[in-house]
Amino acid sequence: MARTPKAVEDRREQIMDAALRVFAEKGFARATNKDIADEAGITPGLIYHYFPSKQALLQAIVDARSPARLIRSFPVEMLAQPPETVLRLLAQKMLAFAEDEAFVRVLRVFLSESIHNPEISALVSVPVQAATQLLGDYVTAKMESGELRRTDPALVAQMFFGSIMSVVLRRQIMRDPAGLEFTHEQIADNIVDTTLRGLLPR
Amino acid sequence: MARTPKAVEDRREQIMDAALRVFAEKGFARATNKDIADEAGITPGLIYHYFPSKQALLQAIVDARSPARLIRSFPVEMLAQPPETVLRLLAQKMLAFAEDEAFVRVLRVFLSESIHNPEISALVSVPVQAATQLLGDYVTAKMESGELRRTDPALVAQMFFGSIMSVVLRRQIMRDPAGLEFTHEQIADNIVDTTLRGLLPR
Amino acid sequence: MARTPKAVEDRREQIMDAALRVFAEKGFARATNKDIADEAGITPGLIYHYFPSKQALLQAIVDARSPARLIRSFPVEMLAQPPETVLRLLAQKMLAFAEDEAFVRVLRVFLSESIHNPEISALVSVPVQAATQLLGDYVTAKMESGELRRTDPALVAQMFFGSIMSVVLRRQIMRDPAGLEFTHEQIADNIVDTTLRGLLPR
Amino acid sequence: MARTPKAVEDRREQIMDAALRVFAEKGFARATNKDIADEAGITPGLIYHYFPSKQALLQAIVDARSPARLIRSFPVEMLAQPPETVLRLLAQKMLAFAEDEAFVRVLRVFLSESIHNPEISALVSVPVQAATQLLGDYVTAKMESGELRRTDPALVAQMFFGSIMSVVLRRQIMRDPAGLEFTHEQIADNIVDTTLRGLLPR
DNA sequence: GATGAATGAGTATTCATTCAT
DNA sequence: CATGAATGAATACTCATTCAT
Repeated sequence: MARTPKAVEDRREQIMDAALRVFAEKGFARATNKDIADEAGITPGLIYHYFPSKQALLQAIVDARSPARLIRSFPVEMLAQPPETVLRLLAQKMLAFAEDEAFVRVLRVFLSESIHNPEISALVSVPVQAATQLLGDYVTAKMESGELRRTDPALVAQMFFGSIMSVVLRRQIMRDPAGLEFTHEQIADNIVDTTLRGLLPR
Repeated sequence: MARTPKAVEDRREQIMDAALRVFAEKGFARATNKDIADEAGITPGLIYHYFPSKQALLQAIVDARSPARLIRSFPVEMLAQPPETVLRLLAQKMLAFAEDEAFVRVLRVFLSESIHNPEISALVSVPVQAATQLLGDYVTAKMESGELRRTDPALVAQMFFGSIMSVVLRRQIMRDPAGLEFTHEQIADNIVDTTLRGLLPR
Repeated sequence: MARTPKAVEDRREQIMDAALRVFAEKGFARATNKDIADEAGITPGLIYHYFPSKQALLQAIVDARSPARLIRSFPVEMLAQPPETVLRLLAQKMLAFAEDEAFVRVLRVFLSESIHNPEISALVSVPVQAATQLLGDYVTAKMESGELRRTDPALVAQMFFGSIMSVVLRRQIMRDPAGLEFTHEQIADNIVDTTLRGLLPR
Repeated sequence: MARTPKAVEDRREQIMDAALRVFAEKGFARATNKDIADEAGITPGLIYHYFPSKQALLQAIVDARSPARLIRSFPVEMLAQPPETVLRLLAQKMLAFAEDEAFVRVLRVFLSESIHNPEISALVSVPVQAATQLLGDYVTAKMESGELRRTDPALVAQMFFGSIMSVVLRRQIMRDPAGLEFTHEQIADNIVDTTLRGLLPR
């Protein structure tokens, strides 16, 4: 009865992957089940063996591909390092992630659907808030130890992540050629540099 | 809302306004001509007296409501002022604009459609690039006069605008409650403060 | 805005008539919207201008063609007549109605859908109960005046109508050829005769 | 319910039983093979090892569960008894049968499908005609012996069975609560009583 | 025998677009 | 100008049936 759960899971993944690609390219509403089936190399009817509806397929993708994994993969032990190290690593990691095609697809679908679906935007908020909280806590600790000057840590964290995300947005979503002039290195350097100058005492 | 208009241009505007509202709420693909007609207080058939197709209606909105006007409305004479004044004014103006419902609607439609339509994303890029260019030039001038330390002015401008736009995105598009904790004043202060510390010599 | 409510009503009626014919022939579940549209001489899409769904179309038919009208058309003043006159008239009226194609169609749809849809069977019960009640009251009055012997009037009424309905069922629904041997006259005579012998004193 | 059957015949019966239950509840067209398989505790594919199609499964049920058995089970020797005994026994046997859930299921499927399928209605006619014939012959004999007055025996038989069937219909198919007020005893008494008064001389 | 994944032929429903009025 | 009935081309979804395992 549960003889090949592996195969079933594979097929589910295959459909979700195909759907994610199609959704990212055409948008959820414009993507037809035929598009998805073609992309997955199956027939449209089969989608309904694995998902009760097109909407449920989107939801499954959203749940499975939630950026929540991103924050979970963050090495907490790194927080023992000095600000410069932490910020530079964060900036580089995030930018590297943004260059990953798979992530860009997820971002496009999430962003596009978030605009018209609060349920999905709520799902995105969670990891964003978690990341902001984490950096905010780190900054607070460093302020208390005197390594950084006192300002609002939440605002600092929001600006730091916002700067990075705006770069990703401009490059990957808006496809703004002007945003592509610089390397990850240069961008990370500038963001970290500016943030640090804003935070270091004196 | 359904007052009898006096001129053709009025009726066109009325339809575009209604369509913008509907597109912002439901997305272009999900919005039906009936939705638009209801919102405009007319019947679906009438849309076709003013626009050849639904797609053309979107295009007309995109052309007419392009944020390009934004940058044109910028008071160039202000560039004679010192960096602190210029940056603070820019930050406050932009944030104020972002809080405007009308702008948020335009942003939603542009962002949502940009993701799947390069033509539209290209249209957004123009004012973004112009703004970045303008600020970049200003910063360059101030670097040459020695008022600001030498770094890459384009990166500085991108980070400055990116920080502001990421706030708008988080508050108005993602509806992240954590993004709403702060006032425009506080946010502008933080962004300007950090940017200036990153730019001022010593 | 309400310029041609007559035309709209006509088209609605036309669709309901066509649907009733198709439902009676193939059954609701087996009838396709294309069948209905073809029968009505329109395209399937147009059905949805007048009814929100196929189910709603059935409901509209059921509501509009409810046999409730039958009982309402009963001439109450007739109840002043003696039992023989009343029963014979009732039997003949009902049998005549049953021979009407339009009624048979309604009966088929109601019966067929009643089996699997309590909402519809409830709708049928109302006029059946009303008719039974009416005849029961009449019989009760006659029993009290001594014209008829005392028995349970409700049972008598149920048996009288049941006899008639079973004939209709056998002839029109089950298409039993043996049921067609007799004329309405003969059937009515037999039912009235038997009922009266069961009711008259001595 | 899903015990491992010992023989092919058992499995066939099991599927037919399950299908009958599902057909009676949802109707043939609305019932899916999955519904039937679930009810039978098997998988949809297995149905096709025992029946070539869904339609054939219905046909098999109709053939196997035909009410023809009913009339065959009638004790012919009973016809030696006087009219009152015979009619009362017939009425009580039939009403008892009608109260049986299994029979109601068969009735629902037959009735529902008869409406749109002459083949099935023909199958129902056979036992109905046989029963009518049997009773008609009995009444004829009694008329000739002078125990009953002369009328049309076929009409009498039809009315007698029709009265009983209309009760079953009202109670079990139309679910009319007003039909449930009386006991089998009362109903049988009334039908037999009225029929006898219609038949006895004087 | 038995499973259930897979197919393909529908079928209800939606909706941009047209056009007679 | 304005209406809204009407069309037709999609499109999501269903389900009887098949078949490799």
